[in-house]
Amino acid sequence: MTLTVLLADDHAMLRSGMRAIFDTQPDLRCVAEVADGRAAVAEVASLRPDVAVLDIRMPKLDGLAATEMILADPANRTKVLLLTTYDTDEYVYRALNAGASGFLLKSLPPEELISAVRVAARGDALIDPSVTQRLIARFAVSLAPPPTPPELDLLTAREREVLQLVAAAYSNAEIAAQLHVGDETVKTHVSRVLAKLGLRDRVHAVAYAHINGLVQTRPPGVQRR
Amino acid sequence: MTLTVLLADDHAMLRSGMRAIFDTQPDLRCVAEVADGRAAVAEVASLRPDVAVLDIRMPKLDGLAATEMILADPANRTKVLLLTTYDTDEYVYRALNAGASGFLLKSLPPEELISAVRVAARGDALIDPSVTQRLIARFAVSLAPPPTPPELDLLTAREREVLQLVAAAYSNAEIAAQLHVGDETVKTHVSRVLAKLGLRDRVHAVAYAHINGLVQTRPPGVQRR
DNA sequence: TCGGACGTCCCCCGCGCGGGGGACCTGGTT
DNA sequence: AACCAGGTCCCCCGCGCGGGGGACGTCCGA
Repeated sequence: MTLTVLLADDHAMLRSGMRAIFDTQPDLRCVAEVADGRAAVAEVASLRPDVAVLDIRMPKLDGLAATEMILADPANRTKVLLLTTYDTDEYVYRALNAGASGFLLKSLPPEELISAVRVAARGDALIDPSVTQRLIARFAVSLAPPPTPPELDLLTAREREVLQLVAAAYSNAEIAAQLHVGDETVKTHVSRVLAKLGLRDRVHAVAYAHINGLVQTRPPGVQRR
Repeated sequence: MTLTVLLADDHAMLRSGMRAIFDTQPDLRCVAEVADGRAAVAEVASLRPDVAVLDIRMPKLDGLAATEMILADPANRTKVLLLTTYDTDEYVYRALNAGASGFLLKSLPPEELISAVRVAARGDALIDPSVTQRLIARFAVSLAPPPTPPELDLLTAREREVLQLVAAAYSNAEIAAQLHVGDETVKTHVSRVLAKLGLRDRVHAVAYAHINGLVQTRPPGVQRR
């Protein structure tokens, strides 16, 4: 089964270079070459290639915008590989957000370009190693627990526990039930928490807890598709 | 300049296989083979190899924990490549969080393993394409605006406005002052909001608003949890 | 023209909440 | 032995809050 590819780059020289690379592979067929983003979007819509290789810098519509347009249309099954000369961070984030299947530098060896196309075609994705490194760093901080405010150390373990439950919008009575203690006890804990953290009431406590990441506002969980 | 590599896997067969692969490269030298994570951490600390290739499943200390220990020590300059048979999502996130330079499947072709070691050694990173795909999806959602729950459409513009302020932990009186209306009016709005959203009290409303991203708990741009 | 949605304001009532006290016991430190 | 931090429980008091009503105006669409 042969894979169809669309090439989009405003430099004719680079296009023919890539085409030459693909031509060495019997199962890859370059079905179109275009010189700007708008043409790329149009050709993808009509030709439905398996993979579109887009340069980021292009006239009329840049590669990122073209990617977004292509992937926004559910009728398109085309995977998008983005090529760029410079690995500016902003590009990467926008590309990944749009759902690109690859973000590669033009310094990529020819054989890796070929394998990239195959990877994209089968639904996987790949990112240039130099970019991946920064992406991981970025991803890590995005997953890192938010800096814990120092005043939180003032709380005892029990008080933190109660704060968690307050933040989950439980009433004093509900907290008492969960902790198997009297509700007067819970009131004491809550009062201490409010005093120590300088909060006015439990409403402030809820906001405080969410802002400071004491509760999983949104499960960093895994939604696989 | 030759690169030194440490291999950690509890299967001797796999270790010798990898060693054979590295031996084909004159500039790669496998300086140690260990069978468990604890040994890996110790050997990395003493031998300071350029790259450590760790299996995730290992006795005593698994690859993830070992990675965290190795990378937590600033004295180590060793890069870590993680190998796994199955690409379970949880592993990936934890690995990236720890700062691993690579997350690869054991099905990786030998020549790519070699190139992965070189990539890691020069400070870049790479992730198996099948994992990258999900990572991108995950990354995209982490940047995407949280989905707005449908029941929120029941609220009028004014009610949403009041909800925002409630979520910011303002009292009814404070909200009234900000909106230049009477506090009885605010009470009406709050009551309607609670009724429409099925919330018990303003405490629940605060939690609801934060969970559903109605307030910028933390700037979604650059560092979100 | 009439209704309905919306925003504004008002009353009463019950209750959960938070602050102010104090009390007792445990475990660990001095 | 004395001490203290932490956890538990109890009292009273004031108040903000939320539900139950209702009222009046504007604006818009049927």
